Amino acid sequence: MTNTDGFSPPEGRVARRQRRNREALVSAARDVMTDKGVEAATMLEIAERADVGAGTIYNYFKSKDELAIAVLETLMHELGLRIEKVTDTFDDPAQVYAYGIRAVLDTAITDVRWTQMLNRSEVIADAMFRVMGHFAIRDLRLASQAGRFEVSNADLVWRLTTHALVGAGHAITTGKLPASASDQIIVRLLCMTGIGANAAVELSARPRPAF
Amino acid sequence: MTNTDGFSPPEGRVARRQRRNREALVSAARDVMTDKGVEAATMLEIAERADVGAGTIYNYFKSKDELAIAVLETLMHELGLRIEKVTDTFDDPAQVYAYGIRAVLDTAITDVRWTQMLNRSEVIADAMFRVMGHFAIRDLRLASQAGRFEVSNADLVWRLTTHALVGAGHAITTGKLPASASDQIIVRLLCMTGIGANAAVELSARPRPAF
DNA sequence: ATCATAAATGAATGTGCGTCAAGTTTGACG
DNA sequence: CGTCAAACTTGACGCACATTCATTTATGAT
Repeated sequence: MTNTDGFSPPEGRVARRQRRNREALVSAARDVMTDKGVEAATMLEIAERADVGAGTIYNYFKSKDELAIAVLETLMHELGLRIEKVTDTFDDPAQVYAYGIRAVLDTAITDVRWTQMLNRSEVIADAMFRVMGHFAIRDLRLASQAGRFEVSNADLVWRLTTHALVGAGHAITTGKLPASASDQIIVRLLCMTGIGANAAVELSARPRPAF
Repeated sequence: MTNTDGFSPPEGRVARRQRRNREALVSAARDVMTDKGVEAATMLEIAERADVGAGTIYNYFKSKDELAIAVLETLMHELGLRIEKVTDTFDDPAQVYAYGIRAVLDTAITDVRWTQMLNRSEVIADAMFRVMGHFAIRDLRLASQAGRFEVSNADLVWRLTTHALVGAGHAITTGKLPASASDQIIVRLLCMTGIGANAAVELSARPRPAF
């Protein structure tokens, strides 16, 4: 990709700088936002950390909100990839899904980079729906085809699950739910797949590799 | 409650004016917020409509957020009472719960007073948890005791349900889900009670009195 | 070297929440 | 009644911050 000859560059300096700037901005925004929360992060501080002028951000993102969404998407994407790597070898597709939502919940309440972002639930849930849905909806479908789940509308189930998941994460980090409720939360979210309470308990209780 | 004799008032004028002010403020805030949304409602406009000075609001509410929560609580409370009135005569406690969550979803996507408030999901879900939980958690327990649901931790199930419900309402009003998904949403939320997909479908499909 | 265009800049703008010093009302007590 | 302290009200003001925009700078085709 790099282009060091000074000749007829197929990717010009503008494009290169633009990519650098966009990435630097998302990275800087992630640092500041995960550190102090989305609200408390100011555009000026983000700009300074990315080493650009305050106005430059608006060449890349229409608003602070849009920048925050870009940050969320990187977090989601990374988490999705990590989960996929671990669940790659699982045999039971239902277990893949179960492992996934547990990993999301655990990360949301444990990882410093997530806990600060849990306000503005609807935005986060939407990012989670889009980015991690790539994996989750596929898993829901596979498990249904295998007769493990009873899901006719995987989109819908995943949509509801993201909202409940983000809400639960927020409730735990704000002390409205004890962290020890995680197990039961996973069970109830699995219930949304239509497998009934007993099967959900069994599924969530299976031993699982470390994350 | 009124006290027209000039004698030893057990509720002095201060208390009376204070109550009037608090109520007028919540009422004014509800008007403005349901009209333009929480964000777009300014404290100044609310103060003007309530016929008090701008600073007076802060004698009654620590912040705009706290005022918005008070507004939400009145909406929730009213809806809870309306639902209870309709479901009073139902025999099956599971049906009471099913009717309730359906009424909430319908109201959230239909009633002008609600649609504007659906941002800030975590705040709304929390208000719903507290205010309407009074009814919902009781119904979940009753239905479980009657062997209709399999819920050991009614608080938790209701907490998850509020988040999913608010998220679903928001998704519908923003066009991310079609309004026709309501039926399936209710089915999946009922699944969280552990009754399995088939029973949930049956429960949600029962004929129900108008709301 | 020249020029048109795209991008970067950061000072200035607007907005609106929350504060506060000054003024007003209340009701207990002489 | 008159006095007074406490409680309440008020609205102009401070301030923080997202966003804008006139100006400057970088780019690359000619």
